[in-house]
Amino acid sequence: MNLKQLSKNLGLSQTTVSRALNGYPEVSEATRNRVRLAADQYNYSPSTRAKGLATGKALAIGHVIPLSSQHEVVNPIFADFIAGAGETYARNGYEMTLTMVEDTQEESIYRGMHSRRSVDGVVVHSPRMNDTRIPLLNEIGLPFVVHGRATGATAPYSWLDVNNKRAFHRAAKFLIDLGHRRIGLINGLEDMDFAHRRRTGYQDALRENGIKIDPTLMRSGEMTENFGHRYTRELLALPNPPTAIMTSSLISAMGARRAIEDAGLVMGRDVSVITHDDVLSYLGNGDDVPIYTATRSSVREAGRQLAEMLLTEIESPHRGTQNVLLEAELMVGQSTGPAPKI
Amino acid sequence: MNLKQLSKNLGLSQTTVSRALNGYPEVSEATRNRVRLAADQYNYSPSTRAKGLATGKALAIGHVIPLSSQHEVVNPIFADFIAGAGETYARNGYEMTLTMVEDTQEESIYRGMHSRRSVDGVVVHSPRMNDTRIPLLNEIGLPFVVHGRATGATAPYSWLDVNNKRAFHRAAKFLIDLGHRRIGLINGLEDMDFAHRRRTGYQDALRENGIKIDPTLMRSGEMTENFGHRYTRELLALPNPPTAIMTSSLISAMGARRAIEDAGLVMGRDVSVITHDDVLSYLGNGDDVPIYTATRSSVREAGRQLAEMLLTEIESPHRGTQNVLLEAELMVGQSTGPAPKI
DNA sequence: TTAGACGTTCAAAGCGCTTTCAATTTTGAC
DNA sequence: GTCAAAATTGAAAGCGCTTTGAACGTCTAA
Repeated sequence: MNLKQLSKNLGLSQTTVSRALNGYPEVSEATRNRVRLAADQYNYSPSTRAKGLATGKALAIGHVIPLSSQHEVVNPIFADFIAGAGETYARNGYEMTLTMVEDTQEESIYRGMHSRRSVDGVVVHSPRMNDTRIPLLNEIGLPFVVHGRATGATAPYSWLDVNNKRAFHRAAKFLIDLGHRRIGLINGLEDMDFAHRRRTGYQDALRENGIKIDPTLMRSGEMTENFGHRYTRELLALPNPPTAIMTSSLISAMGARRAIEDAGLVMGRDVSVITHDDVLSYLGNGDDVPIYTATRSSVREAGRQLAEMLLTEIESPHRGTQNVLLEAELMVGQSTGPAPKI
Repeated sequence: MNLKQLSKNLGLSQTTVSRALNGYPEVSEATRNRVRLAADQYNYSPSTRAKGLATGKALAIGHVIPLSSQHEVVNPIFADFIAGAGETYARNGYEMTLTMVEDTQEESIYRGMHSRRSVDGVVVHSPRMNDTRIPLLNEIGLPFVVHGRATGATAPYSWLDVNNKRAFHRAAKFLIDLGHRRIGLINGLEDMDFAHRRRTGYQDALRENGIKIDPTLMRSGEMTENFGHRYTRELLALPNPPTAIMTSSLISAMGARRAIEDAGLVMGRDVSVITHDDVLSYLGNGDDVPIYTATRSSVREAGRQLAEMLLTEIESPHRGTQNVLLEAELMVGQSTGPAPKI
């Protein structure tokens, strides 16, 4: 069923039917109802493609997910983020198109999206330090919002980020207050912007408390269980091992815990652990009392909000950039305790 | 830049330019090269919408991800599956559109996709017992393939599945051979088809070996860490607790391990664990020696293959249905050992 | 020389919608 | 009952592409 047939069935012009369905005021309520009824009955809904052609909008948002070419790891937070964003799109009649792409060829993907006008805007995931995508998108004039920030970007742009620096500052301070002096950091990849900020927060807290920063206690890699395990094992094998470890995700924290137990130690007693918790739906941090002490911020909620920001960006382009900085909660769980006496 | 402008610049008709770019034979090589060069230079690529309108194809595949309305859990395997499928689509010039939807309103989503012709086909995720989506899609004539199978479906349809029944049969047999007699099962939700098949495999193995099936040893729920933990704790608290536990995902297995250790027991010595491992990129099962003994099958590879099946389905609709049954490997890790003597 | 064949190009219609501008009907004030 | 204004409807153009059917040269064979 298409507009033409529907309007013929109703004995109306395509114009009127189109207007009736799109809520234009110059249609009498009587005919509007008649049209709506018929549309329902014949299960008519307009072709997105034709509508897009006619209006010049795609009614679609692009998400380009970078697959780090070396590791082929899909960022585990992405599913929940997308779920959040998807809710917003559904509510507003937008579709979401997803592209998984090796980080080496992102540029051509964005250019393509723009020149074939297949999306009205994009969400930039996993921004890196001095991310090239931001100037690129500004240049080609494709509306975008960034999940995170990119240190080094000069022009203004819209972003939503967690206050990673403060979160890790607070977490480190929390450990220091418990008497810990040797604190390890198992971070995301160093060129990721969030990892940089977290490290800064961590280092600031140490410095402010007169603790010398020891590069041997810092590791960075993909946020997988295996990396968490491997790095923790390495840290615990040091001549002067840390009494506490901070990790960048619940998943690597699980790896850390495994390594701690492999070493015959007890998490929360011998080695404290604080992690960042993205509140992934399939990876709760304990039922009642949190297992891990964690800096906590829902990535799903971030998805919802960021999608909303993008839609307003698209619908009123001259509003200027929007910036949202979410504060992470610091939830105390069972993985932290006072530094063991020597 | 659009076709009209490009062809004007070249002093050619839209027809010729279109044909040149789409590889039609009736264009001389000289002009084809000239056109290609210009298209490159002006960074021209055709509007998907217009192309879709003109050809009647959407060049897009829909993935509808059900969010169980009770739990709001995003299936953790979905990110890796999508990554696999995405590779196939990218290679073939298709886009992927994603819809997250409460499982109660899936039907209207599929109908909508079809009537507005926004996709050429869909992938059905997480099929349930007697899944209603299969007859629905057959009825409306939207090409589809299923990731998994749906017991109870009468008409033929294309699917790709892991041999869940045999995998769990083998795993259970493996435990029985190690002397285990009380084996717990922590399964996915019971109305999921894969969970049903796994339970059947498990029960068959027990029965064939003269072990009575004990419903108190069987649990099912979302495949989260918390459920794995809770159910394992319940099982271990039974008057006559199991000496081995089978779980449906690495994530719930991690929960199981936590519960085992909370109880002061050692996994692999006091309680054996076998899990299914979907080979998620962010959740490796150990580096060298697997942590968990596991039935193993890459969901990313499944995504790649299933997408390919769908594309052939779309491009040659009258080929009949395709069915692929993948066998899971049984990888022996450190989480299993002989049943403890009483 | 001419007709047919071939290789190459083009004009125009059409895909399903929106939207401008014009036409028609209804309403309300006189 | 009349007429302008308001309300309602419609014809047609246009969005950017593909594709049909026709046209134009150029060759080849008779």
